Amino acid sequence: MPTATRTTGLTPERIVGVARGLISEHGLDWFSMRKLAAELEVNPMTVYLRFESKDELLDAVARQALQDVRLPDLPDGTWEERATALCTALRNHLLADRNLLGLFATADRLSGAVAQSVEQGLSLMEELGLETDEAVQGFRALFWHTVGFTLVHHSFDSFPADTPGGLQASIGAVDAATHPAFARHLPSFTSVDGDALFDQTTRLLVAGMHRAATSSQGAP
Amino acid sequence: MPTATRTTGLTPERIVGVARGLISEHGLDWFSMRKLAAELEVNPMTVYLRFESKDELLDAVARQALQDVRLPDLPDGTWEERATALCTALRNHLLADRNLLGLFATADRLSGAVAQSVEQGLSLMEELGLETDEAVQGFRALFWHTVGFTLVHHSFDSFPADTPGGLQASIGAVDAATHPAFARHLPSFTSVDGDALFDQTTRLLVAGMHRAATSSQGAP
DNA sequence: ACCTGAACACCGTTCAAGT
DNA sequence: ACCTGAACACCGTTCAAGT
Repeated sequence: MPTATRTTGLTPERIVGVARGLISEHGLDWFSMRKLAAELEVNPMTVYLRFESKDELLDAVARQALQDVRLPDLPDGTWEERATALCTALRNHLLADRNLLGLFATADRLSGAVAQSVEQGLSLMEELGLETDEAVQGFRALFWHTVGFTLVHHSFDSFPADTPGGLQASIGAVDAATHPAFARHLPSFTSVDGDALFDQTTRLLVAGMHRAATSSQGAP
Repeated sequence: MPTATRTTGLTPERIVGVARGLISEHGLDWFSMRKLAAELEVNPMTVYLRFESKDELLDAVARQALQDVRLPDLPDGTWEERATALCTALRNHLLADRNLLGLFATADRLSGAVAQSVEQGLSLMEELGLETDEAVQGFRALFWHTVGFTLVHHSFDSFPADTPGGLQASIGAVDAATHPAFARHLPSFTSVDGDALFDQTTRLLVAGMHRAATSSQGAP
């Protein structure tokens, strides 16, 4: 909470910006308060005059990163195409800051930050004729679906299938007696294409949303 | 990679089990190799005879935790109800181990582990008449939707709305000129009910999946 | 062959002291 | 009022030494 700047010109904004740059470049694990202070050419303890703890600083970094997300305008197309495009654009921006992504799972109060995706998402919900509470719920479904899938994204990279004897070796023996469907489909458990899986899942969610909204209004 | 056990009876399984217990009880941040060694009543360095690094150990802990997930049998009901129930059951088990959840985003090769959810999920996909590759894709959509949403779950707890002047204060001013829809719906941005949001989003995804599968077959 | 103790190069944070 | 240096209580990991 404290604020001060006399000789160093060390504003909270500059600290957050430099911290964000270091994390983007080197990763969250690499980052430390001491390395940040070195980059700022300041005593490690001086940072504590602006932020009470490392957690508070990382929180500010996460908030700033989400704040800065800017999305392209939505393309023309059907409602479902535009809703899918919104999720994809948001995801691409989150992945661009992938080293910061780990913060999003723990950061407090980030939800309000992404004003532009909120705006585009709510406009889409209004098109469906949703009441205000339902519009916000619908937007949140799309938003958190996207953030969750993005968080999980790099689990896909290391899925086996390449390594010799890979898949069976890493899944282990599947007992056809207790898990018949699993055994039947085992050969289809190839490596995961994270982009394709996100796209497919988003389309299904969007389709379900579109249908729920339009069918409840009924055709006159 | 090394393995050994002479005087200490220190099997890799016991190490993983104790580590998992400590993380479940005290959280991932609290956990350290030295505290683990103390709990095992062994020299800190002895653990390194079984696991090459802390990362390798945490990977084994995450894999064991997912391996041990056991789901209740699916209830009777429509296809959509049962598919939703599968996602909810998986999520409840993941949340029960919430302190381990942070590992799931980074753990390698965890996908194959949850044999029972795979079995139930694939059976559901077969009911829709999906080909084998599509069945696996469909299951993966549900599975990773659930993991992603669960990872993001505790972001919801700290959403403002309670604090005096809370919502507006933490979202900041919304410019009605540039963000008209946002401004219009601002009062609806109350705190997030994570359980309800997950349930609603899952139902929409499941509905979209059901419809995509059944409509592509056409009605004769 | 199996285990340990001391040591290295780090952390986040506190607090008395400087200017 | 603003900043710092030394210190505290930790980390993960290496490696020579013990039995």
